[in-house]
Amino acid sequence: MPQKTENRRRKPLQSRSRQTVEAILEAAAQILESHGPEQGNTNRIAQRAGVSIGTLYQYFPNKEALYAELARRFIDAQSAETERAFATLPLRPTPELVAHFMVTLSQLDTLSPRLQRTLFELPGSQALMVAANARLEAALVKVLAREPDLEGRDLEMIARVLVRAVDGVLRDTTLREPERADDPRLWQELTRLVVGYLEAGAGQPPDEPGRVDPPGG
Amino acid sequence: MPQKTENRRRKPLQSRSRQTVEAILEAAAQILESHGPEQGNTNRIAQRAGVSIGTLYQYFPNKEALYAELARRFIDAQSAETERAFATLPLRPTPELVAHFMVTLSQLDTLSPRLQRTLFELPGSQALMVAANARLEAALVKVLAREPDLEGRDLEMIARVLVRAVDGVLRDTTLREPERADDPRLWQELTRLVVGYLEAGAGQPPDEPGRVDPPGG
DNA sequence: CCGTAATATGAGGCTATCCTCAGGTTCGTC
DNA sequence: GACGAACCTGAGGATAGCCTCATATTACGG
Repeated sequence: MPQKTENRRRKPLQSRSRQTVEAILEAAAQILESHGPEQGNTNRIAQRAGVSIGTLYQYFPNKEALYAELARRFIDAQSAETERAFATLPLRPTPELVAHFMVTLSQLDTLSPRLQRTLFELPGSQALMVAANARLEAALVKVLAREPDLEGRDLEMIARVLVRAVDGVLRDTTLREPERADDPRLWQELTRLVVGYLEAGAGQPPDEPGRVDPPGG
Repeated sequence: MPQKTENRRRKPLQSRSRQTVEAILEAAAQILESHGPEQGNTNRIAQRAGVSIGTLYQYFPNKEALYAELARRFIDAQSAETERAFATLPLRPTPELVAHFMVTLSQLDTLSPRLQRTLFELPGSQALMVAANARLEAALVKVLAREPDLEGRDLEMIARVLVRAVDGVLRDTTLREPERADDPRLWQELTRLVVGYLEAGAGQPPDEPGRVDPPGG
C-alpha cells in the first residue's frame, strides 16, 4: 500500500510556485500522452517538469491527487468546449449542422487520445465522467426540447443514448483506428445515425414502440 | 521493470495440472471482478486458487501472460455468443427482433462488468479487441447484405458505426449506471436508434448525404 | 540588509509485488 | 516397489516506484 499522507498540500501563493504547479501538470500530461500510463511515475514527471521530486510533493499529497487534478481540468475543458458547440446550434439544426457538430466532437476526441484513455481509467475519474456526461446530456436535452417533432418523447433517454452512442463510435475509432478518425464517410454515417434516430417514430407518442420481453430467466 | 522470462511455461499434461491452470484463471477472474485491478497480484491469485505462487509461474511466464490468456478466453466467448445470436436472425429482421438482439447484447455486457473493464485496459488486449470487433463487424456485414434497402451503401462503414454505437451505449451504461441496464426504455431507444439508422436514406445511393468540410485549418 | 515565510532540493527509507530456485510430493508405468 | 517425469511448494532475492525529511535557496516586507 502506498503511504497515505493527509492534506499536506501547500497552496501555491507566489507566481513562481503557480508556474511550478502548471509545469508539473503539463509534464504529467505530456508523459501520459506520449509514453502511456506505465511510464507515468512521479520521479519522471518531476524530472520532465524540471523540478525536484520533493517539490512535486509540496503541492500534491500523492500521485493519485495529481492525476485527479489532471482529469478534472481535462474533463472541464472538454465539457465547456462541447457545451459551447451546443450553444452555437440554431433553433432547428439541419443535417448539415449535425454533421458539423459531429466533426467538432470528433476533433475533441482526437486531441489527446492516450492521455484521455489513461485519465478515464483512473479510479477517481469515474465520478467526474458521470458528472460531465450528466452536464452534456442536460445540455442536449435543452436542444432537443426545441424540436416540435420530439414532443412527448423521453428526452432524457434520447439524450443518454445519443451522447453515448456518438461517444462510443468516436472513442473506439480514435483509440483503435486513429487513421480513420479523419474519414468523412464516418462523419456522414454518424450524422445519418443521429438524424435517422431523431426522425424515427417522430410525432408518435411514447407507447411501446417494439414491445420486448427480457429473454432468459 | 518486471523481470522478463522467456517461454518457461510448462504445458499442463495431466488432468491434475489442467485443473490447476483452470483454478488459477478462475481465481484471477474472481479477484478482478470483485476487487478490481489493484488487488490483482500474483501472490493473491495463487492463494485464492489454492496453489502456491511457484505453481502459478510453472504455467504462466509472467502476470501479463496470465491476464492475456484471461482476456483471450473472455473475448472469444463473447464473440462466439454474439455471432451465435446473429446466426439466429431471420432473413429480414423486424424491429422486434432487433430489440431482442439488443437485450442479448446487453446481457453479455452485464455479465462481468468490472472484469471486462480491467481486461480491456490491458496493454495487450487492444489487438484482441480489434480482432474481435472485426469478426463482429464482418458478421454484421453479412446480415446487412441481405437487406435490399441497403444496396449500394457502404456496409462496412455501417457495421462499424452500428457495432460501436451500440457497444458505447451498453458499456457506458453497465459501467456507470448499472441500475439502468435493465430498463426496457433503454432497449426501446436503442432499437429505435438502430432501426432509424438503417431506414435513414434507405435506397438512395451513397452520394454525399450532407456534405461537410472539416472546420478549423 | 535582515528576518521570516515560501519555495526548492534529492539521497534514500520503505513497501509492494514480481518472480526464482532448490528441494519436496504425486502420478504413471513396468 | 522403483524409477522418472510431472507437478507442487514457499521463503526470499530483486526491483520499481512512492514519498519523506533535513537542509538549502529565494522572495518580500520593513
